[in-house]
Amino acid sequence: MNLKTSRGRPRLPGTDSAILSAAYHLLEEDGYGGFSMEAVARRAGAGKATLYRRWNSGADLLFDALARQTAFIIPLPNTGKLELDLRQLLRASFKLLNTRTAKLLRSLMAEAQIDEGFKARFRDTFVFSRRAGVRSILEAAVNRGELPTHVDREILIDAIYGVIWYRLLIEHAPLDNKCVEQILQLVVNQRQR
Amino acid sequence: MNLKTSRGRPRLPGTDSAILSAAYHLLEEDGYGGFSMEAVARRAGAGKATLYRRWNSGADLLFDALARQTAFIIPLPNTGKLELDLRQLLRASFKLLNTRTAKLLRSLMAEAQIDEGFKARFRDTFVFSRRAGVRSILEAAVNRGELPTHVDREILIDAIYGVIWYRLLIEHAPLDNKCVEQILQLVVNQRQR
Amino acid sequence: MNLKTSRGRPRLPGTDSAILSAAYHLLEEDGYGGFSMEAVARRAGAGKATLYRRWNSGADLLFDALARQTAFIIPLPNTGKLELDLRQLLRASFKLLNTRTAKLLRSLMAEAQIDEGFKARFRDTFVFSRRAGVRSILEAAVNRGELPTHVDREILIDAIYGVIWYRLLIEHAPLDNKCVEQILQLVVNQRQR
Amino acid sequence: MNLKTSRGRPRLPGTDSAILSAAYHLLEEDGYGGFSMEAVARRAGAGKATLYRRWNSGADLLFDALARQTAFIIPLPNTGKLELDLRQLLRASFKLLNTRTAKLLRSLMAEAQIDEGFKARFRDTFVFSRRAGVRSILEAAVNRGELPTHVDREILIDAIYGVIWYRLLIEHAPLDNKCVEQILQLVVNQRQR
DNA sequence: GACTAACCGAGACGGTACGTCCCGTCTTAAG
DNA sequence: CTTAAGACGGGACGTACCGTCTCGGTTAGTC
Repeated sequence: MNLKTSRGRPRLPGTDSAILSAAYHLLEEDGYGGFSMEAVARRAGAGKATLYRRWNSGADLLFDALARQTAFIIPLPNTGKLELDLRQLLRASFKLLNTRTAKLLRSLMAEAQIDEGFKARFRDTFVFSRRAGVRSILEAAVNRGELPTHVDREILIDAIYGVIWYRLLIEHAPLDNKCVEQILQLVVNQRQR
Repeated sequence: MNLKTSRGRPRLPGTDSAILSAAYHLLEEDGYGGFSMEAVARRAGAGKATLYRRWNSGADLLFDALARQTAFIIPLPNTGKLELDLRQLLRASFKLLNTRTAKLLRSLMAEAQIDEGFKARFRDTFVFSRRAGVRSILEAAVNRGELPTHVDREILIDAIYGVIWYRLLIEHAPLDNKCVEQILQLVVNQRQR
Repeated sequence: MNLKTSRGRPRLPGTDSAILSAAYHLLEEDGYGGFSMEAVARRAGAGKATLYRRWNSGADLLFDALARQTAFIIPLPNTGKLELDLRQLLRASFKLLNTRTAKLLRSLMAEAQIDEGFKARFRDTFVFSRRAGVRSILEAAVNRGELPTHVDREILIDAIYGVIWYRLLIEHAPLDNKCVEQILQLVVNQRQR
Repeated sequence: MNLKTSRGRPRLPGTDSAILSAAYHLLEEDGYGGFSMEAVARRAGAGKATLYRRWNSGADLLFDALARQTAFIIPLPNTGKLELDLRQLLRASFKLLNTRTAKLLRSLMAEAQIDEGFKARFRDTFVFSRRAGVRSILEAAVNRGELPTHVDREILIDAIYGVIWYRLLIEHAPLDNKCVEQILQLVVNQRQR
């Protein structure tokens, strides 16, 4: 019952990969400034038109180049204990953010400030999926009675990711294990009413 | 005894102002994308060389264009009560961040991700001075016994500005009075050990 | 006994026509600049490969698009009088050259200057067949004693078509009835030796 | 009394020359197909913007590249005898048209068919100045009684340049001394009324 | 009063990237 | 074996900025 018949020559399957890889390595090497459609096409050995055929904008390509990094998907822990879940998630996240991936994320955030459409996409997919992960951990904790019901979960999520992005973007302090514990204290230390 | 006398024609005093104003209004109107040295010079009726003579880079000009906005200096409250001080500061800050200034700040953060040197300047002047303000409020609260000594002040500062920047950059939630109270709860609600 | 049976799908008979028609109308509308293999294929609803399968080059297609315009075949007059024959031929020719066909011919001449192979084809078929027509009129006139034997017929043909192409390409003067009479004068007015 | 003050940095004087030379040699080597703004800029070691700053279009550059070839200016003979004047002019012209310049002229004519604005410029400067030269020779001959008054000079000019362009563009016959004499016969052989 | 250093606006300069168009070739599923 | 569709690498289009430079001209302080 395959209604959608593919017409015309199908896109070469390896090309996406080659382009994304070229984009990724350019970012890795020179940061946001090293990224340009021209440079990516040149490096991937592809025509510029091929890039624009497959992505609406450079920002979209940038986004996919990052999203494809499989290491990026962090499994959601479920130990049955708020503190343990959060510690595990944060440690895994920070591990990733101390690699070259940090440069990519900063580039994405910069691009999001320049291109409104891209910001929407970035927010709706990347940001929201990560917020949802933390939210489910917090909700489970509330259900188990570990977290007072009256505590606003959304502001906690904002605080957690706020600290992370703030440190990632400003680079005034590291995202290390000490930081994990500080964030945990912030969350877990919420006084009963 | 000032031996070094300035030789040659002095810089026209009004030119700085005209250029900064042009830069400011371009950012205000079109955001980061509307800003370019060409456009600023054109609008200010100045030569490009004049811009490069007075600022090392576009990023530096961008920074000054913002810093000059006098409204940007928020007076540090000192009511003798943590909650009141923080509420007052946050409300004043959010008021500013709900004007066209928000666009400027996003542009600065984007530029900081592109230009390393600019990030350092942005952090050392803009970011750190604001952190210092909040830090003094928190320290005073600790001295008055309002805040437990064991609570890490730095992570609280990170949380406060983290939430603000995160909401400013992602635009998933507003910076309103409700947000002020949520942040206050986060800070004030720290459980005694 | 036709042993060689054609294998595979036969070419759709209407496709040639649709493509040539598309090419013709594109030239008619936008001149040489509007003509491209992409545009013709798009307009004809045909694949580009079909165009390249049926014509070796865009120039060849261009040529056929014009050649097919049946109105283009001008019947050779034979009144038994040089002046009448030539007048009739020129008037018929000019009538055609004052329609949108003029744009086509200019395009062909432009293409001939860009593509050597096409120039050869254009010359051997289009140009030479028209020269042959005028030559037969002149030869008949010589045989009837209307034109001195010593007059070089080839240079007369060059002069006739030279004037026409020159006016067609430069557009400094019209191809009208006055021009017909001027050319006639040039040819008929050849002094006896 | 120099009212026109030049503002801004003056154009480098040698650049025009370098660009025109690059354009000329590209045409000489590969014909019209070898000419492109990119290629000219690359070869001249100039930025594309410089080309567009100095010429409105590629066609204009093309035109200047040719016009600058000083060999292109053929001195107008004045022997006091129509036949001698015309023979001298045609021989000089044909000498030029049997060099690589022929390729350039074909390119210009092709470009004129593609770009209407360029055709106007080409006609108004190049074509008309050459027509004026021949016209003055013919008028002088009329004044001396060498050419009947009733003979239309304009159609003679059309015939002369018509034959030349026709042979240049179609390449069915050479522009040699025999051709010179044939054209002379055509013009001089005009029967008295 | 002449000199000179630094300023000023304008704008040329080589360069890089933009996003679009077309080239001629190729590869698919369908007929 | 043809068809329409359309992907593909390549390359040119004309525009916008980059940061540097070079003009004619101005405005001060120094000699």
